[in-house]
Amino acid sequence: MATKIKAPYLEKEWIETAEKIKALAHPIRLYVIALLKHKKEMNVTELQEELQLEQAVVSHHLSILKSRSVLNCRKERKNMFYSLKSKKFLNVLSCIETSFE
Amino acid sequence: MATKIKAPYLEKEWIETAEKIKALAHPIRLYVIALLKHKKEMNVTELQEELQLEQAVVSHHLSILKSRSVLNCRKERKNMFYSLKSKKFLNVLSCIETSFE
DNA sequence: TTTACATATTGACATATACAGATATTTATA
DNA sequence: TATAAATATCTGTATATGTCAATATGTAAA
Repeated sequence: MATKIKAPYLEKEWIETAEKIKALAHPIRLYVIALLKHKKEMNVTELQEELQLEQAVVSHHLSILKSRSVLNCRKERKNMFYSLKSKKFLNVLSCIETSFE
Repeated sequence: MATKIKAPYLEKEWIETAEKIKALAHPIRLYVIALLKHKKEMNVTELQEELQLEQAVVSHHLSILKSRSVLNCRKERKNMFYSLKSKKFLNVLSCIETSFE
């Protein structure tokens, strides 16, 4: 996913920040974040039903969100429960919205 | 750039928000935004020198930022001057950073 | 231990995006 | 008008990303 740029001087800072932003740059992932605003945690099946998407698609996006430190997860019996790592991500969304007004 | 998803119910809201976020999801574009924090406006050549990238690449990213309403531009003689449409975009960047801490 | 359930992973394919080179456009100046 | 400078656009190609289908893994229950 990392962007390759022919600009060695380009500060790592921006490359890393861009990677973080990319984690949020997908409607399904945004929707997941929004769902987790109301329910503290949800398992894959619950999310799948809410999103009406194939299990593999949901799982794929959850793994991206988890690997980018947006979500936490814990396993309970057969289920994997996902939750927001920080409520600050909700701020990001509203911050984005107001910036583009 | 728009994402096609097989989920008609998926609210437009998230698709549009994702598009906005994608506008920011590139290190070069972030760097441009950061540069424009300090200098109110810069022309393409100035940005090109600062970024040390090919003119076409810079121009390409500027056009994306402009089309997504992140930047304004005004033409003065031969030069096209770009500036931040809103200082709020700087908040977005810091907001992202603190969210991922 | 077999079966069903919940989730993750893999691989093929399609699409989106980025980049580089060439060319076009616009404007100023000789 | 011819030329140079500044910027934009186009085109081919490489890479990244998303989707889907199939399969694998892990866990619980019969």
